[in-house]
Amino acid sequence: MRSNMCGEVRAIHIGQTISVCGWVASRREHGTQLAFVDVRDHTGVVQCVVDNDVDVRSEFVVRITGTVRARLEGTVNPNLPTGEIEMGECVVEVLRTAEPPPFPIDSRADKVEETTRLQFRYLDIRRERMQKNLRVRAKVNSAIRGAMEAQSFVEVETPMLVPSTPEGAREFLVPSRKEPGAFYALPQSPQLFKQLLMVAGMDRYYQIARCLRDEDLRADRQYEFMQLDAEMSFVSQDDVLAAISLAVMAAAEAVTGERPPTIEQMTWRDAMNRFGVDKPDLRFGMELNELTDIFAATEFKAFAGAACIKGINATGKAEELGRNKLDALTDRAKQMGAKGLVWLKVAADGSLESPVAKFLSADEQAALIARLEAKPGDLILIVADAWDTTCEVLGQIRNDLGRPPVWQGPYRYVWVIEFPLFVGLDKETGKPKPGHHPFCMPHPDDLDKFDTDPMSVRAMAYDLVLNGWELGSGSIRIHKSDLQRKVFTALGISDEDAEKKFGFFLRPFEYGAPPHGGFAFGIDRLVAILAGEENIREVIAFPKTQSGTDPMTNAPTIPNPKQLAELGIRAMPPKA
RNA sequence: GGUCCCGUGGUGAAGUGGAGUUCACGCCGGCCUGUCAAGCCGGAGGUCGCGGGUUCGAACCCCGUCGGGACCGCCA
Repeated sequence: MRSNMCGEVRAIHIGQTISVCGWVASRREHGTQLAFVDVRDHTGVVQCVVDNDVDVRSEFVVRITGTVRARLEGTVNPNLPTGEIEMGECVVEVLRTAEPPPFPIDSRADKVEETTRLQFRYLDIRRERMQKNLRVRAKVNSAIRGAMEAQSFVEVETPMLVPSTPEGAREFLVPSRKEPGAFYALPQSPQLFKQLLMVAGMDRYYQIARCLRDEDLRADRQYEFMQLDAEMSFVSQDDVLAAISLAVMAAAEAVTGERPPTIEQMTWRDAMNRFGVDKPDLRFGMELNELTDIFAATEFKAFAGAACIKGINATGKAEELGRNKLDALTDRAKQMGAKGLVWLKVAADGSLESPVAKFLSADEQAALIARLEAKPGDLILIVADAWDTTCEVLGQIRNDLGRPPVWQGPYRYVWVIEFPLFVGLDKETGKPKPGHHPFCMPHPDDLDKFDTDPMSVRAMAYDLVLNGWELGSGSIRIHKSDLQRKVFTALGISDEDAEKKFGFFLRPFEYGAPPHGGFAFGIDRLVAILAGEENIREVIAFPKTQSGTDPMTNAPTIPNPKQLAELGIRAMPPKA
C-alpha cells in the first residue's frame, strides 16, 4: 500500500512519486484550490499538498500518493525532519473515517488526566511519546536476549499456573474447575522452576518472565511486571554479576548509544553507612558522615550515649530551609523512628546557628565543621540513635533534599553486595527473618557466627541499583541440605515445618543440585529510566491504575453466575 | 489499612459565599491559493464527580461517598 514511511521522506526522494499511509495529523485548507494535509505514522509526519477540495478530518486514516518536491523558498519548516520537502499533486484515499479524538494526538495530551489517556490507550499510544517508549522497551528486550544468548543462556518458559507458596508477596489465585475449592496461583516469579532447571542440568537459564504480585500499586509497581530472570550453575557470585552486567549494559547501549562503564560494587554496610539506604542514588553527594567519635564525651543529652551519631551537610541549603521546612523534616525524622533531628546553620562568620549550639563545646563544633567541610550557608543535619535508625533517617532526608528526578542523568549503576542474611526479628517467634529468602547462601566467612551473632551473618545476596531505584536482586543459593538445615534452624523452622512448607522445592535437590545462583531484574523500571519516565505505566502498553483497574476494558469485571457455578465459587455481593 | 493532593463543556485551565460559570484548544458551519498543533467570522456544547448538610443564597464552606494520583504500611 505504501512505498515510504511518512517521517523518512527527504530531499533525495525529490522527483519520485510515492505513497504514504497514516493518520491525518492536521489539515489546513486555503479555499477550494489548496489544502495541506499532514500525514502521520510512527516515523513522523509529512506535508501533502492537495490542489483541490478534500474532506479529511483529524485522525482519518488515509493513503496519499504524490510526487516529492522541494518546498517553495521561504516555506521550509526547520522544525520538521521532513521540512525541506512536501508531496505535491496528491491523490487522497480515505481508508477509514474517524471520530474526533477526545484529546490531541500529540504532546499536549501529556497534560491530560491519566485516566482518560488509559481509557483511550489506543489513541494515547498513537502519540510520539508512547511510540518511543514502547520501542525503547522492545530494544531493551531485544538487547537483553542477544546478550543472554551470546553467553549460552537457554530461554525456558515456565508455567503461569503454579502452586501457591507460603512465603512472600500476596498472590493472585485462579480457581480450578476440575477440583472445586482448589486454586492455582499466578507466579510472583519463576524462582522455584529456575532452580529446578539447574538441578535438571540446563546449566544457564534465562527468561523475560511475567511476574504477578497482588500488592498495592505505586509509580514503580504494577500487578504484572516483566523481569529478566536468570540462573546459572557452577558459578561464583562474580560470575553472576558479570553475566547480568553484560545484559544491562547491552540494554543501556541499545537505547542510549553509550555503553555504561563497568558497574561498580558496594557492600550493603557501606551503602547504609554512606547513603543510609540499600539502594543508593550515586548521582549526588551529601553523604552521611560518622560523628560518633566527635561527640563521644559530649555534655549534650540528645547525643550522649547514642550508639551512632551521623550527620549530612546540605551544602548551601541554610537559606532555603526556613523554620517551617526544618520542622517538617524533624517530623519526618520522628515518623521514621528517630528521637529527633538536630539542625545547625553555618553563619557568614563560620559560627553555628542552632537551638542546640549552646550545648556543644567549642571543640565539638570545630570538629563537626571540619568533618563535614561545612562552609557559610551550609545546613548540617544530625541524627543520634541506633545505627540502623540513624542511617535510615538521614538517608531518607538526604533523598528528600538532594535527589534529582530518577530519569535525570547521569546513569549511575551500582551492585550492592553482602546483604545481611537476616533482618529484624519476627514479632511472634522472636527468631530472625530472612533478608532475601531462606535459600540464600550465607557468606562462607560468617558461618561461625550463626550461633554467636546471627544478625551479622552476611549473605551471598546482591541488588542492582540505578539512580536510586532497585532494579532487581539475586543470590547464590544453598544447594546442600546440611547448610539449608542450619539456616532453617536459625529461622526457627523445624525439620518437620521445612518438609511441609518447602519439601516440594528441596526434595529434588537430593537428586544432585549443582552449586548455583541467579538474578532477576525489573525490565519496566530499567526501561522507564532509560526512556526518561518516572512512572512505569508510561512504558507499559496497557497498565492498571493505582487501584488495580483498567479504565479501557473495565477489568476487573464481575463474572456471570454460570462461570462461578462451574468453578464451585460463591462470590460476595459486589460493593455498592 | 493510613497520610496528603486532585475532580468545572470533548481536552486543559480560571472562578474559594452573591448578577448570566469565564478563557484557550478542539468540534460544527462559512470565508480564505503557501500554510505548517494556519488565519478571520459565526455557532453548538456544562446535572461544576455523586449524595447530604450549613446558608436568604453553595462550583466555592462542612460531612459522607465514588474516581484518580503521590507516599507510608505492604512488596520473603
